[in-house]
Formats: sequence, C-alpha cells, structure tokens
Amino acid sequence: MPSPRAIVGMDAHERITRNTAEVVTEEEIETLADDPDGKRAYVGYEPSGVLHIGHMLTANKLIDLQEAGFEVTVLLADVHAYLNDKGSFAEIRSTAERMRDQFIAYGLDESNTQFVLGSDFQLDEDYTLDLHALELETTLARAERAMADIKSGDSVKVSQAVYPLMQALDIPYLGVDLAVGGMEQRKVHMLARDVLPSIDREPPTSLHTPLIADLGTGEGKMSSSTGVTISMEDSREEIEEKVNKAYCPPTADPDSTEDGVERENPVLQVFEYHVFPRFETVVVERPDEYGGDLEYEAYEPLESDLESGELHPADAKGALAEYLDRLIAPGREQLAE
RNA sequence: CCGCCCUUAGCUCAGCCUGGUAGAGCAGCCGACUGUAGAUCGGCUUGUCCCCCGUUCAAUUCGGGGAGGGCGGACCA
Repeated sequence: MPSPRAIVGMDAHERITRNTAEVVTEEEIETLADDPDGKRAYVGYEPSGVLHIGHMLTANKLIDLQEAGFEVTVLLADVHAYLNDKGSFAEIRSTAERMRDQFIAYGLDESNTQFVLGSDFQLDEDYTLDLHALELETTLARAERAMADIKSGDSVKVSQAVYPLMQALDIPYLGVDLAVGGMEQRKVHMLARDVLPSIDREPPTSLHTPLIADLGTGEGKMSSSTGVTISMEDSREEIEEKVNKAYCPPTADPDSTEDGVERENPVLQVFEYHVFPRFETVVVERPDEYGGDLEYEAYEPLESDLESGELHPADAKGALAEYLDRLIAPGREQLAE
C-alpha cells in the first residue's frame, strides 16, 4: 500500500520540489515553502474518463503538495477539452465525474481536494471580458507556440489559440498560488506570466513535472494518443505485458539511436517518478539462482544496481509491474463499479 | 468568392495517363538469439483505394458532383 510515511522526514521545500523538472521561479517557490499551510495549488486536466500514467505523475505532485500543507484544486477542464477538439461538450462533461472518482481512488486526499468544472466559471461575463483583454495582448504566433505540445490535430484552430489564454486566466480566477503541470505546459505558464500583468494580475508561480519517455522505445515522450501508455483500465496481465515489452537497457543513460534521437530508460523513470514517491520500500523478488530478493528504500540504489549488473532488467520489470499494479488497482476497481 | 495541389495499409507515399478491386518503406505481430527490452536474423498480418452519381461486361484508375485538408489570390519575381 502507498504510504505517506516514506516522506515524513522531508521538509516542505524538498517535498514540494522533489521530482520536478523545473520550478518558476525558485525564489517564489521558496517563499511558498516557508509557509505552505493553506496555500493553494492547482492542475487542470482535460476530462478523458480514464486516468493514465501521465495524469498520475502530476497527481503524485499534488499529493506531495497536500502533505506539505497545500490545498489542492483539480480543474476538470471541460471547456478546454471542447476547444481542443476532444468531442461534443455533452460527452466531455459526462466523463468529468468519472475522472474525479479515479483521482480519489488513486490517492488524492478527498477532504483536501476541490474539484472544479471549468464551465462553472469560464462562461461568466467577467471572465469572458478578461479573456478578450488577454486576446488583445497576444499574437496568434505566441498562442500557437504555447499550444505546440498540447494541441490535438495537425492544424491550429482559433479555439486552440484561445485555449492557453483561458489557462492563464484560470489561475487568478481559481485564486491559486501555484500552477502545476507537466513540462508540456511550460510555454502556457510562461505566456501566463507575460500576459496576466496586463490585466493587473500577478504572474503565477509554476512547477513542472518531467515527461517520461515512450515506454516501448525510450524515445521522445510517452503519449496516451500514440504508443503505449498505462492506464487505470489495464489489467494486471496487461501491465505485465506492457512493462515486459518496455525498452530497458542496463543503464540510466542509454545511447542515442543511429539517427541521433535521444533515449532515456523509461523503466527507471517509472520507478523514480511513480513507484518510489508512493512506496516506502520496494522489494524486487528474485529467484534464488539469481541471488534472491532485493530491497530498496530509495530510487538511487536501484539505479546503480541496474548499472552495475547487480539488478537484472528482467527482475526490475517484474517488480515494476507489481508496484504499478498496486497503484492502479484502486482506480481499476473504481472503474469496474 | 476565385485558382492550383492533395485525399490509397497505423504513418509517409507509389500505382491511375494506357480500366480487369493494389504495392514499398517505416510501424506492428510471431519466432531465433541474448535471463528483459533494444540491436541483429527469419517469417507474417493489415486496406469501405474520401463519398455519391454516371460511362463500361468490369472503375482505386475515366467523366460529373460533393466533402475534408494544404497553398495562393497588392507590388516585385
């Protein structure tokens, strides 16, 4: 079972910033960490019905923030999903509720998490007028750049140019102190920092989680739309199969491909960003002929054991599937109801 | 509104001129080899050929209409 005990000894700043790719700015984060109680953080998600490993990564950060004393808001961004061509508004809305339940099942503290539907405030007159003010401040090229890593489809619609501006505006309207997202959100957050002062709002502090490489190849970014992802719909068997097929050379720093494409070790990344943040100890079960079980209390020793050959990738994968299954099981049961 | 180009396997595209229901590369899947995966080797799968109508014994191919996408429509070149 996931245990918050693992991080009891950690101070607020460390809890807030661990496993992040970037914080903007470090000074602002330090100020928040000095007195985190009652501070507010948020992440927005386009409702998709089923939580996948990408959602889980930012959710881990929300859990860290809650344990550090933050209040957490999850924006179920129905209007954003609609603007990003994800289906009819009615369809999108109906999936939002399922998503809420899965976040709770995953481990967000229900009593300390506020779920807000975007359409509850984004259609108000004040909001709309502020949005138009931001539109007036932003070139199409800038909005398009901000959407580069987020947009669906291969052409940019006007709706998708409005999208990042709404994200910027959501921050003051939700009254949050910290915007959280994956690294694909950074250009949106930078845009927010640039444009919000034009309507007399504070530039928001933001925190970005890393993007995990494609499980199958170690290249690029894992995506729910292309390639293999792991979601709350997966059975134990499917998780084992996907993990077993994952790219996993015995190193944390694999060579680039012949074409010069950078590669990561996605198996290690999932251990680092998904398993160790939620488990106090990780036991790698291993047949006696290969040396018997191994036990880890932190990520780094596991990585160095893989590098040295002490831990074979096949055994690491067995353990990874086991712990991923434990993380997903509550959400999977939730979905089954 | 007008003009040009595009639409064929999951992706990028060839084939159409000279009608007989289709191919490559990549991806994917299976096997061999590694105690994982990858790499390497061997094998294999996949298609409403955008839609409708017409011509024809026969249309992915020809003709007409439509839809979707891209680019262009001052001057200069």
